[in-house]
Amino acid sequence: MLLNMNCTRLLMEDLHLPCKKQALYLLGKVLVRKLEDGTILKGKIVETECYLGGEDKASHSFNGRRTMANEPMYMPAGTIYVYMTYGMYYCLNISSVEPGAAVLLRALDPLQGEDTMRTFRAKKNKRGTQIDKSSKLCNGPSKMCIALDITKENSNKINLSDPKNESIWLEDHPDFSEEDFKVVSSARIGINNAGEWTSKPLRFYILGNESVSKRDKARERILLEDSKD
DNA sequence: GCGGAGATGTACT
DNA sequence: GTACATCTCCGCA
Repeated sequence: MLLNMNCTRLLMEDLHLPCKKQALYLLGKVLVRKLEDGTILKGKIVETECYLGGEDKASHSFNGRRTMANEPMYMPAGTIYVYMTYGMYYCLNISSVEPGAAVLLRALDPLQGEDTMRTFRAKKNKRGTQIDKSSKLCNGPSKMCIALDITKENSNKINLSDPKNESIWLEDHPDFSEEDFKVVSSARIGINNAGEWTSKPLRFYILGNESVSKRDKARERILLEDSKD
């Protein structure tokens, strides 16, 4: 069971990291969402992706592109960048120290408020289908946003470490330390025409966690063989 | 469990 | 007009 007193809110200096380091640092941390009615939703971050900007063709800020829409990628580390994709879904990113770089949160392992997450997910379904398994509530970037009611309107440009913001933040948890899990790195999901950047290992996930959206079994095998000795 | 089709809005060519 | 950092549904195994 998760006890509040064991959790500490992450501060600006905790998130003041370059993109790849931040993506790894965020694994095992807890994303907390407080709704208007006071309901608390929590989930452990189990999957992240880097979007580096500059050279990275898959990034919204490729080649220094800077628009109204991707402005949060250029804001101080820890700023939330929410954008809409496929006309229907939101994805949540967290900016890192380099201007134009951000980490996409791809999946959470639910820790608190599962029933509320189920309600949000069912509401979004055409037929109101209920999701039974908790590992299927947030196993994808847009599923995560639906389950936690994260939208561009309520979360874009908010800094996670800003103490004035009471709706969304990050926490550390002593039970989930980096030594307790192995991290698999693999190619990013849904990237197709980004040249060499299509296959770069810029996605990271916790080995063996059920809420990971897509496993890379070949990479897992290599990791396990390497760590034998 | 897996693969393909379709839904659908926005930003930028 | 086009290209999406996706998800659900449905058919088939």
